[in-house]
Amino acid sequence: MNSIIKMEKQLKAVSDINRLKILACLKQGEVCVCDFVDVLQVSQPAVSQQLRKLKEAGIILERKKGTWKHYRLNEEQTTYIQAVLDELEPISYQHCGPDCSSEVGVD
Amino acid sequence: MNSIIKMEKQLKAVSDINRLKILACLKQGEVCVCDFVDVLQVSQPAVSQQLRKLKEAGIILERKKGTWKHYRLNEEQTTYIQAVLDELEPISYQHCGPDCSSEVGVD
DNA sequence: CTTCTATATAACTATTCTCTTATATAAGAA
DNA sequence: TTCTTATATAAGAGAATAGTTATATAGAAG
Repeated sequence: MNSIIKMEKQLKAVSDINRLKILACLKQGEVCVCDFVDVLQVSQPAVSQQLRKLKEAGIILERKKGTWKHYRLNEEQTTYIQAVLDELEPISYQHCGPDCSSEVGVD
Repeated sequence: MNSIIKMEKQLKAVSDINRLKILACLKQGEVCVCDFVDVLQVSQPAVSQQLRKLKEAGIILERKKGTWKHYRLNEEQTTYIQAVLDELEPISYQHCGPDCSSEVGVD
């Protein structure tokens, strides 16, 4: 009943090529906003808006670190979103800078 | 590479409440177009257009039977679309008429 | 043939989406 | 404080979406 509404929201969240790429990056671990700008080749506000959609759908989580914000995959996913994540090929990326880097990325 | 494009297309196809309801109906078996009009409470052309999207994404198949057209789930699904189907609660519906009924539906 | 009936397509409209640029916010550095 | 940096929000433009009504197509029936 309500769950079909939630499904629609979550599926909408992952039915965009740029958001799929964001998720593909996040398979490697935490990523900060600035890194996505390079990967997606869109403006920083565009990235922020995409991240918000994924966050509101409960698919990703954020962590503040000074001025930076790091995003990561939610460990708890619905089975169908997890299936999408499993299907995605990870995307490697360059860190925007040494200050930004926290955990993982391209070595 | 190309597969992320296919993912986007398939996910877009299932990220609409009415198309999710169509799939929920199809879990019971073949359904003809006229039945969906009742279930979804939209016009017949609207149903046709939704069905076309699902068909073009390879999620459903059609079978002609006289003037009627019966739609059913494709037996071969990508894992993530199958996960969506598994999560959907089946929706029961009334047959539009005796001529239309072929296999299943509400008894 | 003509006339129904089931479905598809065309054309149009309103809404939603996703980008852009400009601006706001928040935190660190000088 | 002021300046810079990273991110978020606001506002607007253009494209895509999903509905509508009108019309076309195709098969069944008379």
